[in-house]
Amino acid sequence: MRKRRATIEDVASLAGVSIKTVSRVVNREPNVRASTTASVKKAITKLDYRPNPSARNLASHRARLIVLVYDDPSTYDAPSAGYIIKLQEGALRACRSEGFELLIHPCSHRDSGVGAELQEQIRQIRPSGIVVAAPLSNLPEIVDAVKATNTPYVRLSTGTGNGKQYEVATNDRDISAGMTRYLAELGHTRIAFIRGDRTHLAVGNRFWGYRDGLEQCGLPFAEELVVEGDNSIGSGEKCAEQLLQMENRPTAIFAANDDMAAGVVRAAARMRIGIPDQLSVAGCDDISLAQMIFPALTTIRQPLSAMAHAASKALIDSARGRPHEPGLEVVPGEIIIRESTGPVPRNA
Amino acid sequence: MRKRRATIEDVASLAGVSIKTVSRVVNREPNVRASTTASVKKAITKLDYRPNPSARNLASHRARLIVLVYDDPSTYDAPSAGYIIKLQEGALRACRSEGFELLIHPCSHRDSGVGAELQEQIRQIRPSGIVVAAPLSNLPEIVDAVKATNTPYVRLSTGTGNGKQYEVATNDRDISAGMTRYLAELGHTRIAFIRGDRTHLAVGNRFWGYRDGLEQCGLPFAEELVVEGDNSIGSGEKCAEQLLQMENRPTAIFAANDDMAAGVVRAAARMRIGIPDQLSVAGCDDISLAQMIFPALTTIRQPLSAMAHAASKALIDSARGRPHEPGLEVVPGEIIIRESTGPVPRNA
DNA sequence: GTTGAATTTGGCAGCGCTGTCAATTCTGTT
DNA sequence: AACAGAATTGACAGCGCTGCCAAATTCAAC
Repeated sequence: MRKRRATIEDVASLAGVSIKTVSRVVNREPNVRASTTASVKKAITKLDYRPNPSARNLASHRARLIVLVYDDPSTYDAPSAGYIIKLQEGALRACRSEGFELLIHPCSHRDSGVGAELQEQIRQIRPSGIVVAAPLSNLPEIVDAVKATNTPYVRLSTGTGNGKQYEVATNDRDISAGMTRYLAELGHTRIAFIRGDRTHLAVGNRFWGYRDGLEQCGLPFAEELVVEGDNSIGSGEKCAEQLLQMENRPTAIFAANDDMAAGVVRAAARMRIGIPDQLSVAGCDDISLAQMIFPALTTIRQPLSAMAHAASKALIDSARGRPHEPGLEVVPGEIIIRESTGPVPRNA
Repeated sequence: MRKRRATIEDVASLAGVSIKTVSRVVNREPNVRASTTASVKKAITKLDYRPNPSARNLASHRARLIVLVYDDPSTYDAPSAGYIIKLQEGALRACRSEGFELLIHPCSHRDSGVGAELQEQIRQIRPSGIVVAAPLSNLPEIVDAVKATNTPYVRLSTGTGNGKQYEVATNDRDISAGMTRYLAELGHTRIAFIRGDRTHLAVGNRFWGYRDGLEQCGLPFAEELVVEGDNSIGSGEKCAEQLLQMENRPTAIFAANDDMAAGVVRAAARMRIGIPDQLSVAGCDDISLAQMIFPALTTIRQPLSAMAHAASKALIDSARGRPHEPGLEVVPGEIIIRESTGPVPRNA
């Protein structure tokens, strides 16, 4: 019943060429006559031939694999699952279309010795490339371990593209400026900002974008309208209380991430401040919670899938001998307007 | 700098044995003298030898890979990310500890022809085994495609274990009965149930568990206390309204999933019915939202990670020639008591 | 036509390991 | 001590493919 899979030899003899020529066709190598290519392809189709990955890897000394390294969500209370799924989605899309496979590699950077372990495992797998997702992409221990394996890698959202290697990031700063302008266009002049964890680079960039945005609209920057959160819902709630108790309170609050924005929504509900009638709220990240709460959050969608796709594609191209130019590839984010923002209230 | 990786030959000559003996030690095959094993192991350590996976796969005609097939979350509005991450976590744990790799394989069962495509891709990969997660594990198109590849596979939560093959599931029915009993022990006698999508088998089992639980406590089953949802938050909200408008309304509502339970919480808030003072609410699944909403949901945690682990382990064992007994392996769920349940109100 | 270069094809040696089977060494028994 | 049988080890042929290099063919220009 289950007949033996066709091998390269079967194809070669059916097409009347040598196995080497079949190999050339399969690998799209140059210098094969078009007619030859055609007959080989016909034989491949006829026999339903699929190259054996192990044999290719063994002979070519590298596996057609991309490894995606990311912060292990199970080590903390995984609301980041959506983040990871999106990264996986993008990486998988790139891999599948190029005949590569994706190996996922969560790793908990809290453990000591993750670096060594990661290095060891990558050594064993020998992938064609490694995608390192934020926030791991900013941790020296992880990055050094990856570097030590001597495998091509691409870091995502390092926030510090030095231009010496290919990197992928989003335009956090620009798009945050864009969100600020959007709020200003709605008539808001007192736009508050809730900063996040300072060690998180991407989150830091958003603050600069906020300042840029104010400046672009000719709005003054006011120290009093900036408060410091820690990325959590709870901190968003606290920050919001502080801001909303001011006598001349802001009419819009822009939070450096969605969790904190959700906290703002909660605080406003408790204080009976209507959203968006009396207060506009914007977040960043477009986590799934953003559209589940009421009112649904206006936010910035990070192009995670597209970023992971770009990074994986670059690695695959590089494995094929067509490395991408060093430098920062910027994948733009997108402002998602939902229910939590609206025109400035009349009385303000 | 980067010296050639040690091969089995290097180990063999250092240990003074044949490569076959090294192979035996590495693969833990029987009939090797303890002293030989020891010296080979020493050589392996000394040389930091790692078997080349491609070479092993090529020679042994199968890859040390497990494929995890699940419903593609990107096709719908992915709140299921947490579900998938947990499955991945368990499968990964099993694979890593056994020297296998995990390949993830989301597939959108809505597309026509997924079956053929899946089959094709598995054929190419030639994994040692396939774990098929719910709800895909109940779709004939997917299951048939997997079966056609002639690769060992394990289905998760089919709800229909026929005992003819090894399967993994949780004790949905029992644990739902347990939740019902827990509510009864809190003094509730009017416990309502919100059913979910009827085509979802696991969700269906929970209704039977609810009935079992009532019976075990000597509580009557009342048709009027059972309403029909569709697994969504919105439907939970509607069902709750219906239940809470009854003259002799229930004091506890048990929903077949957390989304619907979250809907109940929302409806209760709107109707100014205090939770858990006036109403207890329980859900199923322990989605991340469950602990983010207020009050945090009492729910049933599905042992997703443990189930995926068990399934993967079974496949790995089977690849090693130690197949598990056919039959249903039940991994028990866990009742997580949070804030949304409490004693029956006095006046009720 | 002829020549030299460019293009296209083929031959074949591995890649590092496992499966098969045969050879060797070790048991316990008579 | 001799012998069957079990336990242990080794030899060697691939697994299916790619890399390297040589051979064959085609092409371009004279």
